[in-house]
Amino acid sequence: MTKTRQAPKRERILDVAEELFALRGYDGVTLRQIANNAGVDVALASYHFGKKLDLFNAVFERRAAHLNSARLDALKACQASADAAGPSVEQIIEAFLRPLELAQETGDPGWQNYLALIAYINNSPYWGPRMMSKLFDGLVSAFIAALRKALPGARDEDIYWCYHNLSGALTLTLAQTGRIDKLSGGKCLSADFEAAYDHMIPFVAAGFREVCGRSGKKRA
Amino acid sequence: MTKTRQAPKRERILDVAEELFALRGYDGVTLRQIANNAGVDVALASYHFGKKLDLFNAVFERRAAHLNSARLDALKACQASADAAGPSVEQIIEAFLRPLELAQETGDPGWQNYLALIAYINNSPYWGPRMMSKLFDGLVSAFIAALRKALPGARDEDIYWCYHNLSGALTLTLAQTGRIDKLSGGKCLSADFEAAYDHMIPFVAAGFREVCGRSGKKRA
DNA sequence: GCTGCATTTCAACAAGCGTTGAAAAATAAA
DNA sequence: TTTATTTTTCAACGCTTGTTGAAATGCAGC
Repeated sequence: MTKTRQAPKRERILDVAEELFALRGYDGVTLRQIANNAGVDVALASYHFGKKLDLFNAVFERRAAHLNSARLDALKACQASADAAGPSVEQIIEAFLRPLELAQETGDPGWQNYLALIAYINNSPYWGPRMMSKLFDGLVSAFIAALRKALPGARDEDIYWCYHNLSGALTLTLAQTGRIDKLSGGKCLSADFEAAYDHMIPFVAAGFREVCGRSGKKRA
Repeated sequence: MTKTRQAPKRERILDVAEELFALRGYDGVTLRQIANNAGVDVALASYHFGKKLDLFNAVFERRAAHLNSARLDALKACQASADAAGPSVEQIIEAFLRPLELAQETGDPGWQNYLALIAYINNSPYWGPRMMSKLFDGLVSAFIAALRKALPGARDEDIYWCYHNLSGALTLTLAQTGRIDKLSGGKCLSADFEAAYDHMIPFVAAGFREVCGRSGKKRA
């Protein structure tokens, strides 16, 4: 049996939903807005995805596996090229962040919307507990374990609070609110992810070392 | 003419709106939900505040002045007790954060909801540009200026990116998503603001110094 | 041509939305 | 008490929402 032709309309619905949900949130977008922007009928979203909440979940699932494996691969790569002591804090954070920058720069604007959408749910007291664990708990645990090894003697509690700070800084960057553009008078642009990560990596690494003890010394 | 008695129902509407908007966002809450939880009729919200968006704004304006002056006072206090070089990075960040902790611990649970609501709009690509500047730009500028003095020679661009990281870490804390509770297996609690700020202050200060140059040396 | 199946649209539904004008109740002034 | 004003409720409006069943369309194999 030949694979049924995957209609582009289905993907267009996902693309538009991704974009609008990222901008206005789940409740701020109607199925008709999505259908109109995608140039299809309202009922088509229901036909392909079921309920509105199912469409919301489908948007997440489309890119989740790809993103998680890219970040895990980056972690494994820096672990493979490290000595017995394992990679440094900088290297681990770099592996955590750079795949996001690459995804945002593929030319596919969907990735930017997708990551902004993740920022939306991660910062939401309602959606966070419902979606983030399912999507990212495995990934985060792997990075926490690597950080624990890079910061010998650090208390677990401190590592988790530092990760929380990292997660917050990242989340606001992904949200792309454009606020830093205005605050800085144009010196910083929220669309300039390379600059954002270039500043975030040393910032966060220094924070980890300060809070989790200086034992994890800086290395090249 | 004597001041007309301020009915408690008006305040109850604001309290409930604050709580529900913080949890579900502007579009995730209906005026009827607010009215029901406040034990009043739907039309009463319109009578007191006008449109739904006006109620949303009224929630913000109720506590904005109080919060901003508390944080500005904290900045002035640490500047007054500093030498000619001005307060240290830690002292400035402490002044930026501790008033929030105090507000959250007044026993009035409204403050927690209010700050979670600010986290919601600050992380929103839609609401952020519409509301944050109006509420906080003056305050942020004062703190940026103080940080610039505490970090002589630092590039403005670096200071703004570091502030962006601080703002993100703070925002995720205010959002109270409870995710760190689960991730850490209960070792960290998102309701424990003292622990959050105790970890955030040295974390962020170290990040500022790393990125903005070591010239701003640590002081007691 | 026709047949079967996936895709897409059409049309409509019941429910809920924000909002409003007028009635009712509570409060203050006289 | 009577009057005037503010506060609160009642009842309804026009509109939009998510969802669904049936009809139409497109496309494969025969």
